[in-house]
Amino acid sequence: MERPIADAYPFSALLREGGKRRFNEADVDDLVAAKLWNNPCWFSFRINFLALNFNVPIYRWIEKQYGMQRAEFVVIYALGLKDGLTASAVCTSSGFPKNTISRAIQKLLDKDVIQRELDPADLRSFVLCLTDEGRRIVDECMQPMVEREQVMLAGLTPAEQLMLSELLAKVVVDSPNWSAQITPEEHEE
Amino acid sequence: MERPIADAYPFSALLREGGKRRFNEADVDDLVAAKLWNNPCWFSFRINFLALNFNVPIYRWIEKQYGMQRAEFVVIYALGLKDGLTASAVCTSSGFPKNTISRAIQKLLDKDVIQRELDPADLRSFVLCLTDEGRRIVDECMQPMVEREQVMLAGLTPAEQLMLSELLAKVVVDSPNWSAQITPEEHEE
DNA sequence: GAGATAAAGTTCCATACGGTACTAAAAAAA
DNA sequence: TTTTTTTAGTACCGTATGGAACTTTATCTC
Repeated sequence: MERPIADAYPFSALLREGGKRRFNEADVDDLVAAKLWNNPCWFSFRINFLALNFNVPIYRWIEKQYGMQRAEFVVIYALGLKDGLTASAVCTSSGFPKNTISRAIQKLLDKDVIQRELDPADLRSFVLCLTDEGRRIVDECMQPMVEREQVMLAGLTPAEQLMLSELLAKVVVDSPNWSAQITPEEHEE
Repeated sequence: MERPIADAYPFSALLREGGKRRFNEADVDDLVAAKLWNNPCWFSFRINFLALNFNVPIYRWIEKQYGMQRAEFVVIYALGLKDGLTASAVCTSSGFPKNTISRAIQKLLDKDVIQRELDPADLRSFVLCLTDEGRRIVDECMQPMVEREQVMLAGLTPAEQLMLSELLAKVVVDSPNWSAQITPEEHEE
Protein backbone atom coordinates (compact mmCIF):
# COMPACT_ATOMS: atom_id res chain seq x y z
CA MET A 1 0.00 0.00 0.00
CA GLU A 2 2.96 2.34 0.23
CA ARG A 3 2.71 4.66 -2.82
CA PRO A 4 2.12 2.19 -5.58
CA ILE A 5 0.87 5.06 -7.72
CA ALA A 6 3.80 5.93 -9.87
CA ASP A 7 4.36 2.68 -11.67
CA ALA A 8 1.49 0.33 -11.07
CA TYR A 9 -0.31 0.65 -14.35
CA PRO A 10 -3.61 -0.78 -13.18
CA PHE A 11 -4.03 1.82 -10.50
CA SER A 12 -3.11 4.77 -12.68
CA ALA A 13 -5.59 3.49 -15.25
CA LEU A 14 -8.19 3.36 -12.52
CA LEU A 15 -7.45 6.94 -11.58
CA ARG A 16 -7.59 8.06 -15.14
CA GLU A 17 -10.87 6.37 -15.77
CA GLY A 18 -12.18 8.01 -12.63
CA GLY A 19 -15.59 6.46 -12.38
CA LYS A 20 -16.15 6.15 -16.09
CA ARG A 21 -18.50 3.24 -15.64
CA ARG A 22 -20.90 5.43 -13.72
CA PHE A 23 -21.50 7.77 -16.61
CA ASN A 24 -23.44 7.49 -19.79
CA GLU A 25 -20.80 8.13 -22.39
CA ALA A 26 -23.31 9.25 -24.96
CA ASP A 27 -23.97 12.41 -22.96
CA VAL A 28 -20.46 13.72 -23.47
CA ASP A 29 -18.70 15.17 -26.47
CA ASP A 30 -16.36 12.61 -28.03
CA LEU A 31 -13.17 14.54 -27.49
CA VAL A 32 -14.14 15.53 -23.97
CA ALA A 33 -14.75 11.85 -23.26
CA ALA A 34 -11.30 10.99 -24.57
CA LYS A 35 -9.70 13.72 -22.49
CA LEU A 36 -11.54 12.53 -19.43
CA TRP A 37 -11.07 8.80 -19.68
CA ASN A 38 -8.24 8.07 -22.02
CA ASN A 39 -5.76 10.60 -20.82
CA PRO A 40 -2.65 10.00 -18.74
CA CYS A 41 -3.05 13.55 -17.37
CA TRP A 42 -6.46 13.11 -15.86
CA PHE A 43 -5.95 15.73 -13.20
CA SER A 44 -4.72 18.61 -15.32
CA PHE A 45 -7.43 18.14 -17.89
CA ARG A 46 -10.20 18.19 -15.33
CA ILE A 47 -8.75 21.19 -13.53
CA ASN A 48 -8.10 23.19 -16.66
CA PHE A 49 -11.46 22.43 -18.17
CA LEU A 50 -13.23 23.60 -15.05
CA ALA A 51 -11.08 26.67 -14.57
CA LEU A 52 -11.68 27.73 -18.15
CA ASN A 53 -15.40 27.20 -17.90
CA PHE A 54 -15.52 29.35 -14.83
CA ASN A 55 -13.12 32.08 -15.94
CA VAL A 56 -14.20 32.78 -19.48
CA PRO A 57 -17.78 33.89 -18.80
CA ILE A 58 -16.89 35.59 -15.53
CA TYR A 59 -14.02 37.67 -16.87
CA ARG A 60 -15.95 38.53 -19.99
CA TRP A 61 -18.71 39.86 -17.78
CA ILE A 62 -16.33 41.84 -15.57
CA GLU A 63 -14.66 43.32 -18.63
CA LYS A 64 -18.00 44.42 -20.06
CA GLN A 65 -19.31 45.68 -16.78
CA TYR A 66 -16.29 47.52 -15.39
CA GLY A 67 -13.76 47.66 -18.23
CA MET A 68 -11.41 45.79 -16.00
CA GLN A 69 -8.75 43.32 -17.06
CA ARG A 70 -8.28 39.97 -15.40
CA ALA A 71 -5.12 41.03 -13.59
CA GLU A 72 -6.86 44.12 -12.25
CA PHE A 73 -9.67 42.07 -10.88
CA VAL A 74 -7.26 39.60 -9.33
CA VAL A 75 -5.75 42.47 -7.38
CA ILE A 76 -8.98 43.87 -6.01
CA TYR A 77 -10.32 40.42 -5.29
CA ALA A 78 -7.26 39.67 -3.19
CA LEU A 79 -7.64 43.01 -1.41
CA GLY A 80 -11.27 42.22 -0.78
CA LEU A 81 -10.24 39.13 1.12
CA LYS A 82 -7.32 40.68 2.93
CA ASP A 83 -6.65 44.38 2.98
CA GLY A 84 -3.23 45.94 3.25
CA LEU A 85 -1.39 43.63 0.88
CA THR A 86 1.69 44.48 -1.15
CA ALA A 87 2.04 43.92 -4.89
CA SER A 88 4.39 41.03 -4.40
CA ALA A 89 1.99 39.29 -2.03
CA VAL A 90 -0.63 39.46 -4.75
CA CYS A 91 1.90 38.04 -7.22
CA THR A 92 2.82 35.03 -5.18
CA SER A 93 -0.74 34.10 -4.34
CA SER A 94 -2.06 34.67 -7.84
CA GLY A 95 0.82 33.43 -9.94
CA PHE A 96 0.82 36.45 -12.22
CA PRO A 97 4.20 38.01 -13.08
CA LYS A 98 5.05 41.15 -11.24
CA ASN A 99 5.06 43.49 -14.20
CA THR A 100 1.52 42.48 -15.05
CA ILE A 101 0.42 43.10 -11.48
CA SER A 102 2.31 46.38 -11.37
CA ARG A 103 0.52 47.65 -14.44
CA ALA A 104 -2.82 46.50 -13.07
CA ILE A 105 -2.17 48.42 -9.86
CA GLN A 106 -1.37 51.59 -11.84
CA LYS A 107 -4.67 51.35 -13.66
CA LEU A 108 -6.58 50.74 -10.46
CA LEU A 109 -4.93 53.76 -8.88
CA ASP A 110 -5.87 55.89 -11.88
CA LYS A 111 -9.48 54.76 -11.57
CA ASP A 112 -9.51 55.40 -7.81
CA VAL A 113 -10.42 51.83 -7.11
CA ILE A 114 -7.50 51.32 -4.76
CA GLN A 115 -5.12 53.48 -2.74
CA ARG A 116 -1.58 52.86 -1.67
CA GLU A 117 0.98 54.23 0.70
CA LEU A 118 4.63 53.59 1.30
CA ASP A 119 5.31 50.94 3.86
CA PRO A 120 7.39 52.82 6.44
CA ALA A 121 8.97 49.54 7.50
CA ASP A 122 10.22 48.81 3.97
CA LEU A 123 10.62 51.76 1.66
CA ARG A 124 10.62 49.51 -1.39
CA SER A 125 7.07 48.38 -1.00
CA PHE A 126 3.61 49.89 -0.89
CA VAL A 127 0.63 48.86 1.15
CA LEU A 128 -2.54 48.62 -0.91
CA CYS A 129 -6.14 48.97 0.10
CA LEU A 130 -9.53 49.28 -1.56
CA THR A 131 -11.37 52.57 -1.79
CA ASP A 132 -15.12 52.62 -1.12
CA GLU A 133 -15.59 52.37 -4.87
CA GLY A 134 -13.30 49.36 -4.99
CA ARG A 135 -15.12 47.67 -2.18
CA ARG A 136 -18.41 48.25 -3.95
CA ILE A 137 -17.12 46.66 -7.15
CA VAL A 138 -15.76 43.58 -5.41
CA ASP A 139 -19.04 43.13 -3.59
CA GLU A 140 -21.05 43.46 -6.77
CA CYS A 141 -18.94 40.86 -8.54
CA MET A 142 -19.34 38.31 -5.81
CA GLN A 143 -22.88 37.39 -6.68
CA PRO A 144 -22.37 36.33 -10.30
CA MET A 145 -19.23 34.49 -9.32
CA VAL A 146 -20.93 32.52 -6.58
CA GLU A 147 -23.82 31.83 -8.90
CA ARG A 148 -21.54 30.52 -11.59
CA GLU A 149 -19.93 28.18 -9.10
CA GLN A 150 -23.27 26.88 -8.01
CA VAL A 151 -24.35 26.25 -11.57
CA MET A 152 -21.19 24.31 -12.23
CA LEU A 153 -21.48 22.30 -9.04
CA ALA A 154 -25.19 21.61 -9.27
CA GLY A 155 -24.50 18.07 -10.45
CA LEU A 156 -22.96 17.16 -7.12
CA THR A 157 -24.85 16.48 -3.93
CA PRO A 158 -24.02 18.70 -0.95
CA ALA A 159 -22.01 15.87 0.57
CA GLU A 160 -20.03 15.47 -2.61
CA GLN A 161 -19.37 19.19 -2.78
CA LEU A 162 -18.03 19.11 0.73
CA MET A 163 -15.81 16.17 -0.07
CA LEU A 164 -14.52 17.95 -3.17
CA SER A 165 -13.82 21.12 -1.23
CA GLU A 166 -11.80 19.22 1.32
CA LEU A 167 -9.82 17.20 -1.17
CA LEU A 168 -8.90 20.25 -3.23
CA ALA A 169 -7.97 22.18 -0.12
CA LYS A 170 -5.70 19.37 0.93
CA VAL A 171 -3.89 19.55 -2.39
CA VAL A 172 -3.55 23.33 -2.22
CA VAL A 173 -2.23 23.20 1.33
CA ASP A 174 0.45 20.79 0.19
CA SER A 175 1.68 23.23 -2.48
CA PRO A 176 4.74 24.48 -0.57
CA ASN A 177 6.15 20.98 -1.00
CA TRP A 178 6.04 21.09 -4.80
CA SER A 179 9.20 22.10 -6.48
CA ALA A 180 8.60 24.27 -9.52
CA GLN A 181 11.19 22.26 -11.40
CA ILE A 182 10.12 19.95 -14.16
CA THR A 183 13.17 17.82 -14.60
CA PRO A 184 16.15 18.49 -12.32
CA GLU A 185 18.61 17.96 -15.15
CA GLU A 186 17.25 20.56 -17.55
CA HIS A 187 20.19 22.92 -17.30
CA GLU A 188 21.78 22.00 -20.58
CA GLU A 189 21.23 24.19 -23.61
CA MET B 1 -32.13 17.36 1.59
CA GLU B 2 -33.42 18.94 -1.64
CA ARG B 3 -30.78 21.50 -2.70
CA PRO B 4 -30.42 23.60 0.41
CA ILE B 5 -27.10 24.84 -0.92
CA ALA B 6 -27.94 28.18 -2.39
CA ASP B 7 -29.18 30.02 0.64
CA ALA B 8 -28.40 28.11 3.79
CA TYR B 9 -25.49 30.11 5.10
CA PRO B 10 -24.20 27.50 7.49
CA PHE B 11 -23.75 24.93 4.79
CA SER B 12 -22.04 27.26 2.35
CA ALA B 13 -19.70 28.27 5.14
CA LEU B 14 -18.96 24.62 5.72
CA LEU B 15 -18.17 24.16 2.04
CA ARG B 16 -15.98 27.19 2.00
CA GLU B 17 -14.05 26.13 5.02
CA GLY B 18 -13.63 22.74 3.41
CA GLY B 19 -11.92 20.85 6.18
CA LYS B 20 -10.04 23.83 7.55
CA ARG B 21 -9.89 22.28 11.00
CA ARG B 22 -7.80 19.42 9.68
CA PHE B 23 -4.96 21.64 8.56
CA ASN B 24 -2.25 23.45 10.38
CA GLU B 25 -2.82 27.00 9.31
CA ALA B 26 0.74 28.00 10.02
CA ASP B 27 1.93 25.93 7.07
CA VAL B 28 0.11 28.07 4.54
CA ASP B 29 0.79 31.54 3.23
CA ASP B 30 -1.56 34.06 4.83
CA LEU B 31 -3.25 35.14 1.65
CA VAL B 32 -3.58 31.61 0.38
CA ALA B 33 -5.21 30.70 3.68
CA ALA B 34 -7.67 33.56 3.28
CA LYS B 35 -8.45 32.54 -0.29
CA LEU B 36 -8.98 28.98 0.83
CA TRP B 37 -11.06 29.44 3.91
CA ASN B 38 -12.54 32.89 3.89
CA ASN B 39 -13.69 33.05 0.34
CA PRO B 40 -17.24 32.78 -0.97
CA CYS B 41 -15.80 31.38 -4.20
CA TRP B 42 -14.10 28.37 -2.71
CA PHE B 43 -14.34 26.30 -5.85
CA SER B 44 -12.96 28.74 -8.39
CA PHE B 45 -10.01 29.63 -6.20
CA ARG B 46 -8.99 26.04 -5.67
CA ILE B 47 -9.40 25.17 -9.33
CA ASN B 48 -7.56 28.21 -10.60
CA PHE B 49 -4.75 27.87 -8.13
CA LEU B 50 -4.17 24.28 -9.15
CA ALA B 51 -4.49 24.92 -12.86
CA LEU B 52 -1.99 27.75 -12.66
CA ASN B 53 0.47 25.70 -10.65
CA PHE B 54 0.30 22.97 -13.21
CA ASN B 55 0.31 25.10 -16.34
CA VAL B 56 2.98 27.66 -15.63
CA PRO B 57 5.94 25.31 -15.22
CA ILE B 58 4.71 22.88 -17.87
CA TYR B 59 4.12 25.45 -20.60
CA ARG B 60 7.34 27.24 -19.76
CA TRP B 61 9.16 23.96 -20.25
CA ILE B 62 7.38 23.18 -23.53
CA GLU B 63 8.13 26.65 -24.81
CA LYS B 64 11.82 26.28 -23.96
CA GLN B 65 12.06 22.75 -25.29
CA TYR B 66 10.07 23.03 -28.51
CA GLY B 67 9.43 26.75 -29.04
CA MET B 68 5.77 25.95 -28.98
CA GLN B 69 2.96 28.16 -27.73
CA ARG B 70 0.24 26.96 -25.43
CA ALA B 71 -2.40 26.89 -28.16
CA GLU B 72 -0.10 24.87 -30.40
CA PHE B 73 0.44 22.31 -27.72
CA VAL B 74 -3.26 22.12 -27.02
CA VAL B 75 -3.81 21.14 -30.63
CA ILE B 76 -1.24 18.38 -30.75
CA TYR B 77 -2.24 17.10 -27.35
CA ALA B 78 -5.81 16.74 -28.54
CA LEU B 79 -4.62 15.00 -31.69
CA GLY B 80 -2.52 12.69 -29.56
CA LEU B 81 -5.64 11.55 -27.79
CA LYS B 82 -7.83 11.38 -30.85
CA ASP B 83 -6.51 11.64 -34.35
CA GLY B 84 -8.42 13.05 -37.28
CA LEU B 85 -9.99 16.03 -35.51
CA THR B 86 -11.03 19.26 -37.12
CA ALA B 87 -10.02 22.72 -35.91
CA SER B 88 -13.45 23.43 -34.56
CA ALA B 89 -13.49 20.21 -32.55
CA VAL B 90 -10.29 21.34 -30.89
CA CYS B 91 -11.87 24.72 -30.19
CA THR B 92 -14.92 23.41 -28.46
CA SER B 93 -13.06 20.96 -26.28
CA SER B 94 -10.29 23.39 -25.35
CA GLY B 95 -12.21 26.63 -25.02
CA PHE B 96 -9.75 28.61 -27.12
CA PRO B 97 -11.18 30.99 -29.72
CA LYS B 98 -11.03 29.77 -33.26
CA ASN B 99 -8.64 32.37 -34.59
CA THR B 100 -6.10 31.38 -31.96
CA ILE B 101 -6.45 27.72 -32.89
CA SER B 102 -6.29 28.53 -36.58
CA ARG B 103 -3.00 30.36 -36.13
CA ALA B 104 -1.63 27.54 -34.02
CA ILE B 105 -2.50 25.05 -36.75
CA GLN B 106 -0.69 27.16 -39.36
CA LYS B 107 2.46 27.16 -37.27
CA LEU B 108 2.25 23.43 -36.68
CA LEU B 109 1.86 22.85 -40.42
CA ASP B 110 4.90 25.03 -41.10
CA LYS B 111 6.91 23.01 -38.64
CA ASP B 112 5.69 19.71 -40.08
CA VAL B 113 4.31 18.64 -36.76
CA ILE B 114 0.86 17.99 -38.15
CA GLN B 115 -0.70 17.38 -41.55
CA ARG B 116 -4.13 18.15 -42.84
CA GLU B 117 -6.34 17.29 -45.72
CA LEU B 118 -9.66 18.52 -46.94
CA ASP B 119 -12.58 16.59 -45.60
CA PRO B 120 -14.25 15.32 -48.78
CA ALA B 121 -17.54 15.13 -46.93
CA ASP B 122 -17.39 18.81 -45.96
CA LEU B 123 -15.24 21.04 -48.11
CA ARG B 124 -15.13 23.73 -45.46
CA SER B 125 -13.18 21.68 -42.97
CA PHE B 126 -9.84 19.94 -42.76
CA VAL B 127 -8.99 16.72 -41.01
CA LEU B 128 -5.84 17.01 -38.91
CA CYS B 129 -3.37 14.37 -37.87
CA LEU B 130 0.03 14.21 -36.26
CA THR B 131 3.16 13.50 -38.26
CA ASP B 132 5.74 11.11 -36.82
CA GLU B 133 7.56 14.16 -35.50
CA GLY B 134 4.37 15.39 -33.87
CA ARG B 135 3.71 12.04 -32.29
CA ARG B 136 7.24 12.00 -30.92
CA ILE B 137 6.81 15.44 -29.35
CA VAL B 138 3.52 14.57 -27.71
CA ASP B 139 5.00 11.38 -26.31
CA GLU B 140 8.03 13.20 -24.95
CA CYS B 141 5.88 15.77 -23.21
CA MET B 142 3.77 13.20 -21.48
CA GLN B 143 6.37 12.21 -18.94
CA PRO B 144 6.99 15.63 -17.38
CA MET B 145 3.28 16.32 -17.37
CA VAL B 146 2.43 13.10 -15.59
CA GLU B 147 5.28 13.71 -13.17
CA ARG B 148 4.04 17.18 -12.38
CA GLU B 149 0.60 15.81 -11.64
CA GLN B 150 2.03 13.22 -9.34
CA VAL B 151 4.07 15.79 -7.48
CA MET B 152 0.98 17.92 -7.01
CA LEU B 153 -1.14 15.01 -5.88
CA ALA B 154 1.44 13.40 -3.63
CA GLY B 155 -0.33 14.79 -0.57
CA LEU B 156 -3.37 12.63 -1.22
CA THR B 157 -3.64 8.91 -0.61
CA PRO B 158 -4.47 6.73 -3.61
CA ALA B 159 -8.02 6.39 -2.38
CA GLU B 160 -8.35 10.16 -2.10
CA GLN B 161 -6.95 10.60 -5.59
CA LEU B 162 -9.51 8.20 -6.94
CA MET B 163 -12.29 10.00 -5.15
CA LEU B 164 -11.07 13.33 -6.50
CA SER B 165 -10.88 11.97 -10.03
CA GLU B 166 -14.44 10.76 -9.85
CA LEU B 167 -15.86 13.92 -8.35
CA LEU B 168 -14.16 16.15 -10.91
CA ALA B 169 -15.26 13.88 -13.75
CA LYS B 170 -18.81 14.10 -12.52
CA VAL B 171 -18.68 17.89 -12.66
CA VAL B 172 -17.15 17.88 -16.15
CA VAL B 173 -19.74 15.45 -17.44
CA ASP B 174 -22.45 17.77 -16.22
CA SER B 175 -21.06 20.69 -18.23
CA PRO B 176 -23.56 20.53 -21.10
CA ASN B 177 -26.15 21.61 -18.54
CA TRP B 178 -24.38 24.86 -17.67
CA SER B 179 -25.57 27.88 -19.52
CA ALA B 180 -22.74 30.22 -20.42
CA GLN B 181 -24.89 33.14 -19.33
CA ILE B 182 -24.02 35.01 -16.21
CA THR B 183 -27.19 36.90 -15.56
CA PRO B 184 -30.07 36.30 -17.95
CA GLU B 185 -30.99 39.96 -17.97
CA GLU B 186 -27.69 41.37 -19.13
CA HIS B 187 -28.91 42.48 -22.52
CA GLU B 188 -29.16 46.18 -21.70
CA GLU B 189 -26.33 48.53 -22.67
C1' DG C 1 31.22 49.71 8.51
C1' DA C 2 32.01 48.57 2.96
C1' DG C 3 30.76 45.55 -0.68
C1' DA C 4 27.92 41.94 -2.61
C1' DT C 5 23.40 39.93 -3.18
C1' DA C 6 18.59 39.81 -3.02
C1' DA C 7 13.95 41.82 -3.23
C1' DA C 8 10.06 45.39 -4.56
C1' DG C 9 8.39 47.78 -8.34
C1' DT C 10 8.74 49.97 -12.88
C1' DT C 11 9.79 50.42 -17.81
C1' DC C 12 10.75 48.64 -22.43
C1' DC C 13 9.75 45.93 -26.11
C1' DA C 14 8.51 42.12 -29.05
C1' DT C 15 4.73 39.19 -29.59
C1' DA C 16 0.77 36.44 -28.60
C1' DC C 17 -4.02 37.08 -28.05
C1' DG C 18 -8.91 37.63 -28.95
C1' DG C 19 -12.79 40.53 -30.88
C1' DT C 20 -14.57 41.54 -35.29
C1' DA C 21 -15.16 41.28 -39.93
C1' DC C 22 -14.54 38.36 -43.87
C1' DT C 23 -14.83 34.23 -47.51
C1' DA C 24 -16.54 30.03 -48.89
C1' DA C 25 -19.29 25.96 -48.27
C1' DA C 26 -23.30 23.58 -46.26
C1' DA C 27 -27.82 23.40 -44.44
C1' DA C 28 -32.40 25.18 -43.90
C1' DA C 29 -36.26 27.70 -45.48
C1' DA C 30 -39.05 29.48 -49.11
C1' DT D 1 -34.67 25.77 -57.35
C1' DT D 2 -33.44 30.20 -55.22
C1' DT D 3 -32.76 32.68 -50.99
C1' DT D 4 -31.40 32.93 -46.17
C1' DT D 5 -28.95 31.36 -42.33
C1' DT D 6 -25.47 28.77 -40.13
C1' DT D 7 -20.80 26.81 -39.91
C1' DA D 8 -15.48 26.14 -40.88
C1' DG D 9 -11.69 28.52 -41.19
C1' DT D 10 -8.77 32.89 -42.17
C1' DA D 11 -7.22 37.87 -41.93
C1' DC D 12 -6.83 42.23 -39.69
C1' DC D 13 -5.72 45.03 -36.00
C1' DG D 14 -5.50 47.14 -31.47
C1' DT D 15 -4.19 45.69 -26.95
C1' DA D 16 -2.74 42.97 -23.14
C1' DT D 17 1.04 40.10 -21.78
C1' DG D 18 5.34 38.49 -19.91
C1' DG D 19 10.55 38.19 -20.33
C1' DA D 20 14.49 40.96 -19.42
C1' DA D 21 16.80 44.84 -17.96
C1' DC D 22 16.74 48.62 -14.63
C1' DT D 23 16.34 51.56 -10.09
C1' DT D 24 16.08 51.74 -5.42
C1' DT D 25 16.08 49.89 -0.85
C1' DA D 26 17.11 45.79 2.39
C1' DT D 27 19.73 42.19 3.80
C1' DC D 28 23.62 39.35 4.14
C1' DT D 29 28.81 38.61 4.44
C1' DC D 30 33.23 39.71 5.64
